[in-house]
Amino acid sequence: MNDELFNLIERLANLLRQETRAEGLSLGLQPVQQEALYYLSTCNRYSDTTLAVTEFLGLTKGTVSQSLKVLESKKLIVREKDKSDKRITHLKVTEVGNIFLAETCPPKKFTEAVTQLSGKDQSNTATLLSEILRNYQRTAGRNAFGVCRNCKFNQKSSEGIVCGLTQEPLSTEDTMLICREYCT
Amino acid sequence: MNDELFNLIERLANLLRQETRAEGLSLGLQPVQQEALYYLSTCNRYSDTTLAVTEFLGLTKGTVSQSLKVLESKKLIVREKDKSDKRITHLKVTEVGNIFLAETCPPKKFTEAVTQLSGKDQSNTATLLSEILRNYQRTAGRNAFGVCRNCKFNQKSSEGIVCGLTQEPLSTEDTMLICREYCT
DNA sequence: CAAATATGTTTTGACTCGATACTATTAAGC
DNA sequence: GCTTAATAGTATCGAGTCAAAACATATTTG
Repeated sequence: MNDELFNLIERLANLLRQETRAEGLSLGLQPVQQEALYYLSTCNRYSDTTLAVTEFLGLTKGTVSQSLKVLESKKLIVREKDKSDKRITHLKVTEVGNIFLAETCPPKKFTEAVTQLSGKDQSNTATLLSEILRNYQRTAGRNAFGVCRNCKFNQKSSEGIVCGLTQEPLSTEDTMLICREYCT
Repeated sequence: MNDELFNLIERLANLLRQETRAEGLSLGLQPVQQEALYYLSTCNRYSDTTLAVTEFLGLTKGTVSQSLKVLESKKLIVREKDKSDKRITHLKVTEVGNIFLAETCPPKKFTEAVTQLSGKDQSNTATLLSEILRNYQRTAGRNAFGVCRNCKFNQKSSEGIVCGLTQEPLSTEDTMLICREYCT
């Protein structure tokens, strides 16, 4: 059974990679670069740095730095220096980047394949895979990278929503993004 | 929902790739080489060729040829010329190769993460992912690569099991392996 | 038997990746 | 405060991936 699940995930990932490669051809984007771009479009302001991308993709920071340089040179992201900590640069997806993502991510044929399942089956699959991912990340000693809204540090008070880690106020849109500090 | 499933599969695959990379370090094996080796250990005699691996991994045959050369140089596979068609070489996993696979594939932490789910949840996940994979392969115009036993060409008669495509007799062990000609 | 097709290898160039070394900034220890 | 350690990030290098194209054999088709 482990073998079967392992096999299925690997094969789906291979197909996704193949389609991603084809879709990125127009801009000369490699699969890993598209993954980084996609991540940056879904994460919050605590998680849009080189190191967060590194952690998310499970690569080394030198490697990721290179991929980000390519994304920047193609005007798909821009760098913004952090106000309070001069070591940190935030990576923001540009309009061009978002347009590209909307057209290619997730890949069309994948979406088509998934929508052939019933809505219930789709959400069941997501729930089950989430649990495996969560277990796996815990076992491997990695950050969970979950949606802010579901984090244990997310505090709702009468004055609005606050992050318990940074004590900063959060907007409703903020809480729908992925955070690297996510904790259950 | 598509986005979520896409995300989950990518992230699981990234973690798997990372662990695979670590496990292959002892032999100096790259993730893609381990994938090829694993595939060869699970496929039948119609599907143990360079082209079948190519199709399975979704790469080009030149690329795959390189990876197989490495596996051969490390004595993990051996080449056997086909008797009837001299263009074809069959790739057999050696004893050493099988020992390596038993220790590393699927990766330990992944197995650990999966076994935290109930048996029923595990088999449900497998069923759902199989369906997505099958849909995806059809949409992308790829071979399904299923287990021989479940293939529509698999014919059970009084004299034993026969492959309807090649008209060759199959053993019970044969029918449990993966075939590139699999068809539902 | 010639032309087309199929299996597989080799080569080339662009790119990935980990490792290492490096810079700059911030935090910690005394 | 001042030194040391830790953190965020970049640059370089060598091994390896990958697609594309050219090539060599062997088989099938007409």
